[in-house]
Amino acid sequence: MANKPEKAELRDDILKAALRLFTEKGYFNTSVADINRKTGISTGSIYHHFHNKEAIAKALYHDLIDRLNHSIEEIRRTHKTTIERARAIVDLMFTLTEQAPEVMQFILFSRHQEFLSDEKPMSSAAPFEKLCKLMLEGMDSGEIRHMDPRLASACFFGVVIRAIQMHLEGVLEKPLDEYSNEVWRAAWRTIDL
Amino acid sequence: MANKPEKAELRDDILKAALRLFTEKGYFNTSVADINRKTGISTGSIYHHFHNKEAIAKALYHDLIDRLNHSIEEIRRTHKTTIERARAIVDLMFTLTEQAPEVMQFILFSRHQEFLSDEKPMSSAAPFEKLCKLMLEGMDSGEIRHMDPRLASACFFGVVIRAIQMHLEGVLEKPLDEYSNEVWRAAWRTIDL
DNA sequence: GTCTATACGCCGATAGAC
DNA sequence: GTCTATCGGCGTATAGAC
Repeated sequence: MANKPEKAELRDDILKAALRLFTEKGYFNTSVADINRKTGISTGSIYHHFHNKEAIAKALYHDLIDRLNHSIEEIRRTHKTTIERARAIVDLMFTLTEQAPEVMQFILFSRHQEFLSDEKPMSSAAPFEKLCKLMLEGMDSGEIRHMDPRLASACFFGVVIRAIQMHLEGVLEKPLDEYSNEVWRAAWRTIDL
Repeated sequence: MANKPEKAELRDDILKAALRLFTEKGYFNTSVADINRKTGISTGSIYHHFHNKEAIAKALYHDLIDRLNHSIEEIRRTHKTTIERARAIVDLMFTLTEQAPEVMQFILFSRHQEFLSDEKPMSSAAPFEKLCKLMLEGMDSGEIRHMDPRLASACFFGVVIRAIQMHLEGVLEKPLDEYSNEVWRAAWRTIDL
């Protein structure tokens, strides 16, 4: 059995450490020396795997966006009604927040445009486009209220994302699942008929 | 008539320029030299008015938070029911976003904790505490659903803030007022009985 | 591919004349 | 109080041995 994963081991270690540092201290407060200290990988080696510091953040960003994208795709495939899909996406986001808070932190709350040159705002990234489409379909099938799909998306996910943010900031102290039902209910109401 | 405002003219110029630069490029992409270029005020003079670069951001942050705080106070004073207050706050935020987008950008969407040492997360800052209190009162008076007041706040303002964010990012292209009614409606539904 | 050592520019901050 | 000139250090990035 081939041992494929070994190949890019260092690269992954770098990305993993960078993610933690970027979310803990922020991109600009994290030096390549920090990544070196955290991983034990020398700066020279780090720069062998990535052209520069920005490239690390870029790789991270696109990897995580892609993963999120696929998850949404999968939900779309396995759920047929808008209400089921929406509920599944909320569950996904909550679960991800519990299991990998740095991932959500980085995707949702870091200001990518400040350190990634020529990157579009998150709200026009692929996963968000997909979410808008789901909203549009829900309107066409008469499941949700008719409105600008991007506004619908803003309303629905505004609730969810803000709850996640306040949880990560320590303001909503209980485990996230305990808020799940109420958040879901509130979010759905924003787009319900 | 004394000409009081003249006294702190430079200080204000510095703050105004810093606000624009911080929101346009981000705190870390803004050097004191940038502020110098934008204002014509020398670095020496800038450092005469502020101990360091962080102090500029700090002053800015507290000034703007205070202003927001007073506006909310005023709304609380002049409106008696929760629904009126909530509506007035949405209007305030939308108006502010149109008239001074940098202010909202800086208050709502910059990551203060990355450049202000020992600063609490925004969600526990004074204005947000006030908003939670309003929610609590609304529950006591039976105007809105009973739930954790911070969760209520997250739901209601999640909708509003996300709409503002998407507008500032250029995704919701029309003037903000045109979304006002729908956003209000969606936000209120999250906490309505 | 990984390391150590180092170059070098930028930026925050200060000194000191006016 | 405002300016010009300058310093010190940090952090990105490279050179080059292994």
